[in-house]
Amino acid sequence: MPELAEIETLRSDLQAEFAGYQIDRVEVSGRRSVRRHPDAAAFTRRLLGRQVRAVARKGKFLLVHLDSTDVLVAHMGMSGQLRRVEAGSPKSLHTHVSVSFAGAFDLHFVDPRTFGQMFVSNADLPELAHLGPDPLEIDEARLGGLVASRPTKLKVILMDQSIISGIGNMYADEILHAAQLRPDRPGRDLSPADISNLSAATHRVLGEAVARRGSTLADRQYKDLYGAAGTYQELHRVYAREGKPCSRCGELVARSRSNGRSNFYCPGCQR
DNA sequence: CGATTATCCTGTGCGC
DNA sequence: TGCGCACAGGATAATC
Repeated sequence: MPELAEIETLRSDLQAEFAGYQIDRVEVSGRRSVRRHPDAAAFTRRLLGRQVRAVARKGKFLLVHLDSTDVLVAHMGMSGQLRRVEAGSPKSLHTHVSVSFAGAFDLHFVDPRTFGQMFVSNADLPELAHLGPDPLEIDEARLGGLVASRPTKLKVILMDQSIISGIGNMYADEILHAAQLRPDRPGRDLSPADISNLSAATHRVLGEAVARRGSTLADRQYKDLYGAAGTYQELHRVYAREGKPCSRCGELVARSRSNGRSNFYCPGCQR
């Protein structure tokens, strides 16, 4: 699933491919992918003729800053993919938005399950105001402040985008394993040493995942701008590894369920 | 407040 | 071989 590492990979490639180029054509199929707007025309109108200044990221949201005061915002949801394709390429199945750049490639937004979306907002981005800080941009003390006061389970805290933004189910499980902390540990039970481990694990796991251009699972739902897979899944220790031996202690990886989500963890070395 | 559940959606993979 | 269904989970709303 596209989480922080996958979105960051898209961000850097989008920046390299499209910064400085002007949007000269926008095609929207259906309304659902641009559902924040009253209709597709309201979305398209604010993009046509605009030049891309820079591409940023906030949590799992991509922010394409334009030469107006507007920002094109994209969220991949569960199954969204962005693809750089040759100009004028036909839209494959589930391609909901196509953006053409003058004298350059087209950008296709493909999203079978339609949980993703695109919209244009102003520079203040009120739609994203609820998001917490990026986990890569906060230090141990700041993370401790966000976690240590809460009675909530660690897994829930890590995945709550209003507390920290960018971590989903997959990286939450990997981070907690790296920190040797159980997903159901209440945040306020953590010792200073636990907080230290959690902070280090967060930076290590997400940093390495970005370096490896994200995780592409068996379902192939994530591919990068060029259709290539990431490789961080090769380093997964627990996610989708139920019943396999833990790489740290040899105990079998367990799976529990809460909030309608799977939790993969090692009962042997996560406390 | 926190915890839990339902909703949206389609492709996949399992059991029978 | 084919059918039906559970599952995958990001964000949000509703309910307890």
